[in-house]
Amino acid sequence: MTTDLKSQVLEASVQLIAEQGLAGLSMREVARRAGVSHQAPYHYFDDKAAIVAALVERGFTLLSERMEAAAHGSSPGQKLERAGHAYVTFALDEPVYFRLMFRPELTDLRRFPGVEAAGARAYAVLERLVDEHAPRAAQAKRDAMVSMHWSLVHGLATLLVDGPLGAEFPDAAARTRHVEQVIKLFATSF
Amino acid sequence: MTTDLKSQVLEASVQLIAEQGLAGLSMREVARRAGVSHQAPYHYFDDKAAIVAALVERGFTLLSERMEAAAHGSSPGQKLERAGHAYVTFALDEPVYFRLMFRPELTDLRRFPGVEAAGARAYAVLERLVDEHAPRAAQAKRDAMVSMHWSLVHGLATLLVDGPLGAEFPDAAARTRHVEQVIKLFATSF
DNA sequence: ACGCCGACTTGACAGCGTCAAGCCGACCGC
DNA sequence: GCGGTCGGCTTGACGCTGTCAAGTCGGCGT
Repeated sequence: MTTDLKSQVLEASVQLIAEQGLAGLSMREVARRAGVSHQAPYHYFDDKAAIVAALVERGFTLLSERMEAAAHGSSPGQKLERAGHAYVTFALDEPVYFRLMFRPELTDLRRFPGVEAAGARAYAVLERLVDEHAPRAAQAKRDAMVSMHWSLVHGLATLLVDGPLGAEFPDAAARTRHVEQVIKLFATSF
Repeated sequence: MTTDLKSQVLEASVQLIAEQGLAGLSMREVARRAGVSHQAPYHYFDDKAAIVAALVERGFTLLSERMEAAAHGSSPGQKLERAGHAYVTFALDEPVYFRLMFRPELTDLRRFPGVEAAGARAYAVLERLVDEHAPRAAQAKRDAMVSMHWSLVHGLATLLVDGPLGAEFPDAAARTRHVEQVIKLFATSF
């Protein structure tokens, strides 16, 4: 129960999105929930996009931490596999953050360099793990490998969180089982 | 230059999104561009979501057609690879449609069964190609293969259209080259 | 004691999606 | 030929939104 308004605003925003979806995020409703006037949040955030940007930055940081924490194991391949699994798990655990992170129409990354940097840090984790896994590959091939791994986990995550796969596996247990199968299938070939 | 308002509204919507992004889509602006009063579009569409739903349905149909058209080749593996390539190419060629298609907060699929059906048809194309490619696999494994292929192309497409990969490859030629490398790398292992 | 300044409030404005009602010309049955 | 219905559209209003502009007020430094 933090008392300072800035974090109250952020917390209320997350909760509002969780309840009503992205379209439900409203400056005025956030202010209402924080018990302040409709302009008070503007003291801490330039505009609505700035609130979203703060959440996106936090989301990328959380994602990096999760991937780092998961990236241990006996072989580079196993580390990569676990980091990928952590990527998808993060999306399922924190759908609000994940959704915001890849919706550039809400943030306009160029306005918020901190967000871009946080995204780059997450990307760097993946890149490092791929490099360790295939240290002798040519540059173009390594780029392709990074994109391939990232696409796989990102696609799986978005299809589950926002897309038809989420509707197909409404039950959380079946969902995680499916994720493990897909990742295993992929990992055994790379 | 169609004269009937319904298609004029849809066309204006697409153009508006192309110019100003998803947030720029406004009933009133669409009406203005069609040269009618702000309520005229409501004669053909229940609300804003219905316009989006019509575009999403069209998008899924276009995607199915593109995949079907691309899915020819000497082997089932090659057909699958080409359909996947067509998926990504569709996203790059028609970013407006593609973005709309996977943004469920705008449509609420349950309200629009036609959209859901069109999505299922696209899914069925992919499923069929995977089945032809691995006809003797167990059901669970086939599900995992479908998800894996779909995740790969979907992830690559969204990262290029909306995500950081798009920023990394601003030039269209480099982009398609990268797509081909990633898909080739993936296809040679499955 | 005074002025400043951070933290907030109050008020206003344009634009939005949408409900409600009205207008008008074309077609149909009589 | 004519009243009635109806599709296709307009006009007007409502509450909501994000945001600009200006004001209030308590504590702190000098």
